[in-house]
Amino acid sequence: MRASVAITVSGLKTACSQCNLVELCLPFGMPDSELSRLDELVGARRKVKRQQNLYRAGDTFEAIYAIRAGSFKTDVLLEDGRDQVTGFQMTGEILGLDGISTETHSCNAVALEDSEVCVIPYAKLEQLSHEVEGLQHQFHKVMSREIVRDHGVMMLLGSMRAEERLAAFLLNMSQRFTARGFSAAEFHLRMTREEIGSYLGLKLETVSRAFSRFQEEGLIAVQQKHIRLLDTAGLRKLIQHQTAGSGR
Amino acid sequence: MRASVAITVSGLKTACSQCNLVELCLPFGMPDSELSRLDELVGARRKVKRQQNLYRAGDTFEAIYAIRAGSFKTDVLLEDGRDQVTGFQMTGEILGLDGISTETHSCNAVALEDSEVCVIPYAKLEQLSHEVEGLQHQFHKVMSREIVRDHGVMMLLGSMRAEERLAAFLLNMSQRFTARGFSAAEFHLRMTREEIGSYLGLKLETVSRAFSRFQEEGLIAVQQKHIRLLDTAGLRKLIQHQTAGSGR
DNA sequence: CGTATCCTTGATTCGCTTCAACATTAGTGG
DNA sequence: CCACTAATGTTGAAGCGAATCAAGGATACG
Repeated sequence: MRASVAITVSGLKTACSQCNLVELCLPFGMPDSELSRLDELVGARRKVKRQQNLYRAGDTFEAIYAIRAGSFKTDVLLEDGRDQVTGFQMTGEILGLDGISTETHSCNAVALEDSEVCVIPYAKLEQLSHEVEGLQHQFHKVMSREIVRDHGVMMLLGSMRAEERLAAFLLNMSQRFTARGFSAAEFHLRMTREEIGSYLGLKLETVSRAFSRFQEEGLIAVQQKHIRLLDTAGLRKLIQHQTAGSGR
Repeated sequence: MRASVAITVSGLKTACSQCNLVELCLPFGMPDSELSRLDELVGARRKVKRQQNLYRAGDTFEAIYAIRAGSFKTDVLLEDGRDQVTGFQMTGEILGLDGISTETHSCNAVALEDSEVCVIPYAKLEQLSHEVEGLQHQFHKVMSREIVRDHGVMMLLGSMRAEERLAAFLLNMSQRFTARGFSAAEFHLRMTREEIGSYLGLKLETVSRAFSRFQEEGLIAVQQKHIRLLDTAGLRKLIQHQTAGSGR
């Protein structure tokens, strides 16, 4: 480490215009001419160690966060202790949108590995949206994408069986790794079986069994958290016709 | 009916500033001085008959819609024919936010009864957001609220049992009816058992059985779609401690 | 190198689905 | 207005998929 935590957190000046995540992140699709103006947007970067919270449910909402490095999970808690992972987030994705509605975060964001985020003060975002052409629209798109994504998860939770859910999950991860320039067929999951299960509405044993079954069937190769997709077409087929031919 | 359909659809001039739904809808919380400017926002009203689509998945996105009267459901379809209801919407709620992300709607919006919506052209909303103080923030809140709501449904689908889901659904409906000035304890559901089931990730038989069980236990009185909540505290308790005391 | 965490696998139980029959309501046309 | 029909809702019995309970094994971490 080259500097103390205090300095690292607040000191680094950041620049969207020079960030290699521009293709994935909030500025996506904005003309270069406008890009430099976005550099004002990011107040600071913040490092979050593995297992640490970026924010917690109940925290006052002040900023949204763009993941610069690493990955996160978000989860919601019920009074009785049950909790549910609502999403896994990767580089370039935006965290904290849930907080706008009540000025208070409604879920927890936890780093799955040592990570770094760009802090985007919401007030500054609102202000700059008035000045920079296209920023507002881009932000709306990000929020809308989140809504669409959530609908997909609802679909998954509401009408898919265990193995279909896991297949959909793996294909989704693969696609997101691909978009980040990593291999589509081989990747490392940062979350535990229990977290995957929580996200998919399954128990960890069920996730583990499904992994084993996929391996037996030659669809994937599993070695703990390291996954190799051997037959993506097979996985895709698995999702599509659960009750094929039933006509129901 | 006082006019032909064609005239009714396109002719009526609308005014947020005079709408009694202002407390629930997009303009909520905006000062009166700004309210009149929102009147520009609504291009026209559109009537949608029961069972008709307001929009379909795949339609080009052009506008969002505020429900002026009636109610809707939104659902997504999988290629293999399976579908899932992702939400039920009431007066004052906004439809169509899913379309911003790809310029194409990703779900279907269907009227559960003869309904009417205010058409808010998205381009006009973006433009006016630059001019009218607070509108942008208000719109962000609406989108954020949708995200938080979706997380709640994910929680429900991922970690609640059948009766808990239905109890949560009934309490949610009650709360929303209350917010609209209707009775909290007695209301008429506009959707079928199958639609409720789809929303809750259950089969219609399971929904029906849960209704019957609630009635046996004196929690509610059911007469087809007419529901009376007799013991809301009991319903609430049902949600909270499913596996209470298990310590797991 | 020891310990906590995470993962796998088996046996059993339980809740929801499926299949089926029937009841009720709503909608339609004679 | 009533008869007919389709849509919707209820209830029962049987089957199945995932949860639960339980034990052992692999891996990461200090």
